[in-house]
Amino acid sequence: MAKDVVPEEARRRRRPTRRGTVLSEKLIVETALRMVREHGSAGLSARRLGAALGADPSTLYRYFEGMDGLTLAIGEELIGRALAGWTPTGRWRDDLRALGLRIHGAYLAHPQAALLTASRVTGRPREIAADEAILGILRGAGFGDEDAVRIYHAYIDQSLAFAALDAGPLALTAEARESDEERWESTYARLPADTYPNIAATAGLLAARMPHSAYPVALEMLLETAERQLADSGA
Amino acid sequence: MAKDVVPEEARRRRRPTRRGTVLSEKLIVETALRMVREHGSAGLSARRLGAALGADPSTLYRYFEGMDGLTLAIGEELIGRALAGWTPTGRWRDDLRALGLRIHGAYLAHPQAALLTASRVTGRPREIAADEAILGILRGAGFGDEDAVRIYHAYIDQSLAFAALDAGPLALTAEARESDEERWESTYARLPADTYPNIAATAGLLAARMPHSAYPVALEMLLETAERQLADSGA
DNA sequence: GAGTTAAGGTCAATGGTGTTGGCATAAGAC
DNA sequence: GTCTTATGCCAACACCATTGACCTTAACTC
Repeated sequence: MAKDVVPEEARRRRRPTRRGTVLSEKLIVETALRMVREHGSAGLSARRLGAALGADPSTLYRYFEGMDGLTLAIGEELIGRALAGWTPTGRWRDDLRALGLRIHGAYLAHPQAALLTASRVTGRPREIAADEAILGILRGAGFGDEDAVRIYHAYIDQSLAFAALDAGPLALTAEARESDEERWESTYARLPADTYPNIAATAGLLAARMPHSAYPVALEMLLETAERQLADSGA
Repeated sequence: MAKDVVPEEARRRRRPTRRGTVLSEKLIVETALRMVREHGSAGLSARRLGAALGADPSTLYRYFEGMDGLTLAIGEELIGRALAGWTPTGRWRDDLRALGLRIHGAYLAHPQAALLTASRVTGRPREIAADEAILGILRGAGFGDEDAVRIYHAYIDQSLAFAALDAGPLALTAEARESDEERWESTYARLPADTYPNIAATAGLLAARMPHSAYPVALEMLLETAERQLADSGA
């Protein structure tokens, strides 16, 4: 490795690029996030990011260990955004619903980063804070430790799993995504009723529902069962 | 588009490649699956797949519309493997549980492929067969069309979402996976009880549960709510 | 202020990728 | 045996991430 990445806080010399911009880790991450949002996942490349920053692509390697390191830095930013400004109400079911939708939404806002980071355990402060909060909500609601952990595990993994799943289409090129969505209309809606009676009978409902995320429904079903179990154990 | 993809069933001339192998859609997909398993998802490229088949990379475009088409074919193959040999019992909850675990398991058997295909809609026969079967189970159980579609959507997406999430660590290099697990132990298990009371209080339970998939628990919670809703609507 | 150091830019090159147009040849129809 | 054309191959294009060598100049020292 010819080039070493210097930690952001240790940087001293801020030398402007040829085109005059002064780089920083923050600026690069924000620019990358903007590019991904505006041009899709295919729109993010070292070359394009360099061009957007007015810098040579190789300059990025002074800040991150390859594109993978950059993506992880973006993911770290996502966790922070999911939790930023959230305050609990004290009603556990409402709090878990709101928190779940926040996490899901924050990841979906930047799909390609979601895909890469959803299944990683970062162990970083903000991830820990989220886990502590969720466990606190459940234990505060009256769940025993064993139930709290079981439900916590299903809850957090389901949130991240749906985030990654729903991010998948958004991370595709616009072309591939549209052809996927179109398939519900073009293929499923035209299946013969004699061989596919169940799909044929529900074709309209399927076409209306499938392009949207199932996360809210699945989340509600999980919370419903949890509440039922809490009531049963309390009775 | 200079080259047109010929449907598999319309192929007449089976001309061997320079190295003597006779290509087919089936052979290509199976080879791709094997490559992905052995070398990771990054190890799959048109050139390498061509080399493994003893064929020029461009030949693949006679069989699939680009690498994206090949990815869809791989996804179709996974679904097919999940369904192969499955027979319903007539008890809807048991059937949905068994089917879900089958799908989850089939994807996890090829983690890298799961990551590539979990969020794709292929519209191919075996995917359609799976959807028809699930809708049939729900409607046969007595769910109204609207409920059946709603639950079907949550059920299938939950299964695929957990498959992709759980595949994530398996798809990493052994090195990276171990470092993730180690970080979990070293970080979470040692958090101070005064600042992280909930994590500290449940550290042992967390350590026991987190390394395993939450899918069975989440699946059961979904089925539980579904059964409750069926009972309520019937009453 | 002058001198020194090295951070942090740039440039050029390497080897990878998907994809396509043109071409050749052999499989299968007659 | 002849013809057609499906299906293989080749060469090329435009992109990609990454790296080693080089150069400029900001910032520190005296």
